Amino acid sequence: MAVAAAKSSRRTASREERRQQLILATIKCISRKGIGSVTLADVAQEAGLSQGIVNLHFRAKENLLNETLQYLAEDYKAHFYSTLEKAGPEAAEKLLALMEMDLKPSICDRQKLAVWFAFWGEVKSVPTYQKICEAYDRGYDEVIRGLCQTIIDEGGYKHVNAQLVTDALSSMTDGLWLSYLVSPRGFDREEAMDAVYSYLRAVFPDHYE
Amino acid sequence: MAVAAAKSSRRTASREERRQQLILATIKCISRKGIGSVTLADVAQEAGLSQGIVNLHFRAKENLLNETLQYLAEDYKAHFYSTLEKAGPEAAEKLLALMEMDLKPSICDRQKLAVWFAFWGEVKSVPTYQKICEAYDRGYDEVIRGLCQTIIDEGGYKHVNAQLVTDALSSMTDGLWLSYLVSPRGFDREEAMDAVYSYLRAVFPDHYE
Amino acid sequence: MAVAAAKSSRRTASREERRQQLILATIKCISRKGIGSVTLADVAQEAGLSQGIVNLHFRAKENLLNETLQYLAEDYKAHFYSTLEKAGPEAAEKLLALMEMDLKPSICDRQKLAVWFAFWGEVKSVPTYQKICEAYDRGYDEVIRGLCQTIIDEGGYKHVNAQLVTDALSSMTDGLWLSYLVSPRGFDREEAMDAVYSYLRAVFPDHYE
Amino acid sequence: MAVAAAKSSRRTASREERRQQLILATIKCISRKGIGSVTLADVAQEAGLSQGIVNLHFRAKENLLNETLQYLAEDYKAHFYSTLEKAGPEAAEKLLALMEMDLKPSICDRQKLAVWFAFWGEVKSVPTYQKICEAYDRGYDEVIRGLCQTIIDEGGYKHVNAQLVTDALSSMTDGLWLSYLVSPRGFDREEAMDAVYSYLRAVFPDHYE
DNA sequence: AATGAATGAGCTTTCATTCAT
DNA sequence: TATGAATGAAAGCTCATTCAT
Repeated sequence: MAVAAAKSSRRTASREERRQQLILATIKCISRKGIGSVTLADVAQEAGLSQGIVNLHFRAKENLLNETLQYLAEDYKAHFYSTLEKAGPEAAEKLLALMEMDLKPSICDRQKLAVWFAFWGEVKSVPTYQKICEAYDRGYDEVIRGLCQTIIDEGGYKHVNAQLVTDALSSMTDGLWLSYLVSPRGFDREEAMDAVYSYLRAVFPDHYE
Repeated sequence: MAVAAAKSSRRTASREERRQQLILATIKCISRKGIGSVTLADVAQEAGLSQGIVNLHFRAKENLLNETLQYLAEDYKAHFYSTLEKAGPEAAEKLLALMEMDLKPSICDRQKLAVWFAFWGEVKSVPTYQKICEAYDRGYDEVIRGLCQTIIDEGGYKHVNAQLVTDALSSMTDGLWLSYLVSPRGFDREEAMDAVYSYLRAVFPDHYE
Repeated sequence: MAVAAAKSSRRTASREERRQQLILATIKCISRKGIGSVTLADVAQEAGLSQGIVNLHFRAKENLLNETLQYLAEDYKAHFYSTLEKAGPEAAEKLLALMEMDLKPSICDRQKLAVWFAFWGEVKSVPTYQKICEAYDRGYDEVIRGLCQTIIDEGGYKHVNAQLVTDALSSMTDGLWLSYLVSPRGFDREEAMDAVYSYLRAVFPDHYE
Repeated sequence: MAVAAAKSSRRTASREERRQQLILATIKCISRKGIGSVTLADVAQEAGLSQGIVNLHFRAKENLLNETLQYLAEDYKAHFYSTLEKAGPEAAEKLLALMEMDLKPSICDRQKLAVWFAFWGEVKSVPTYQKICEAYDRGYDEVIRGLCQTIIDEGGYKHVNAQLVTDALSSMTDGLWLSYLVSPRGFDREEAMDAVYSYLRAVFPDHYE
């Protein structure tokens, strides 16, 4: 019965499910072989489906890759806003939660990071990738700047510039991801978080004692 | 004999020049077309030479790419140590100079960055790239941690951890590079430097007033 | 029983209708995309039906194409014999009517011609097409030769050879079709008919004054 | 030595020779398999060369086909004007020579005809083919009309229209080609020529007694 | 050392056909 | 009877690599 159900579900999989299944397979494959070396055959095999399946659902490899990046971006976005909501009411708490999120295994996972960097590696030569990345980035920047501004206003940090802190924090997590990617052995999640924390404490001493 | 020697040395020199010429062409091509799309024909054309030239000098594409990454790394290293030497005697000055270097046009150049990110994008799937990147990174880390430690010791920043500041600073420049790559319009070299500076000031207030 | 019979007959009728619907769609598609480029998906879409429909009704693409050629041939045959019957009793009248028919819009229609030529273009490499074309051609040849012979006998054109006139007339319409296909702008139905008429007049001066 | 020479010539074949070699192979393949079924592998094999050779010399299959049609057209043109020149000085002689040429084995060869019809079969769906065919046709039309006009003027055929005779003659050879293609067994070169001749005699009785 | 024509493996893509529903 | 998702063979094309010159 279970087999029959599995079979049935495999055959009846809705268009959207198939697409997601293929996107997930693509992520695995990019992380394993690199974005320049993944073939549609790799993706199909990873998904346990046939050669022609990707072109059936995405019409071209290009679309599969675009949608894979889109998917990653949406996935990050979902984590971001979920974290923002769940975190306790203070701006300082929210900001810290977001920074912590960036370094938690669900986001700071070497497979996912490899895929992000694979796309970033093509940002200059593939305008679509740039557009997608840029669009999302802008959103986070605003949110974080807003939180920083609130902390500054509330805490009376007159000489702190919200934009600069935002730049520093955002770039710091990106850079920590790179160091994890390049030196996974040398990377220590706690240490990374401490680096961020030490910065927050230095800038907003009253809020991150 | 003298003639033979001259000839021989000229040949050797020429050989090295050709290799560098091809590596420079490769950098241009990667930046323009992406690492997954560059062909040896692209590189040969960019260098104004013939089809078979790369295989003649590098035996295989793989070697050309490895040596291109090597070249980038050496180039950065040269800038790094030259900056270190030229900067005024104090550790704080040297540290600042290194941070500034990372954001100067000679390093923080969108073409070069595109190539760096292209290689980083394959770090997980191409072990050679990882090894090359990791080896160099370790060196800079030590130097920067050394400078930070000196500042801490000299300035009596008892509660500052040199490793964490190093992590924060290193990752910050990497992240700022990414933001330049992704949003060249939104990037402001001054602002980026200010972000780094604001961090230094927060951590080492007496040294970066 | 009556219901079952009705149902059954309706089903049979429906089956035949579907096949014709698909054949008509095929003709449109061949004329638009060329016989080498039509896909079963094109045909199905043109017919407003689903992907698998052609294989359901024709078992294979090959059969659809064969039956499409068959259909064209039958269509021409129907026009031919209908024209033959309707034309006034004299052989000369009948012959003229047949020649005129070949140049009337119902036959000399660029869409239909494109399909005819598409099949003729494959006659040498697809034996089935040759057989179908050859079989029909023979029939018309006989009819026309018969009409010519009658005119010759009745008119005392002792030196005229019926077979040669038949060859000339038959080939002339085929050639005029080609010129319409290749140069639709330069083609003039009246002029084409005049060319045929001028020949008839030259050969049978007493019958086509 | 002969082998070495052959080898050498095979390897040194100029660009133009290779292209022609491939075009000739294409003609053979189209005639054998049909234009919709020829693959680049077929052509390469027929030429005794490797898979990638066509794309190396023509960049795309489309170009190979266009140039093949071009080649056929040039070949016909060469025969046409050579025949025109060689034929005796009178217009009537020239006209007859051109008609005979169309039915001689060098032109009216089933392999070549199959290829011509293959292209004509795609004329409506491939604009390039139409343009090439149309351009050449116009030229022949003018020449033949000129000859007819000369005959008319010289012979005092006051009631004969040069354009109509041109239309009739041109279309007749096209049509005869088709009948050869479709019914090679039933085709008789002499009979075909007689059909044309009977027409010329009927229209210009004093010139083709 | 340098060229560039040639190769052929491997890729993306297309599409006739199958099959569960 | 009809659907349309899925298959997989076969096609066109790309490109690293080879090699005679």
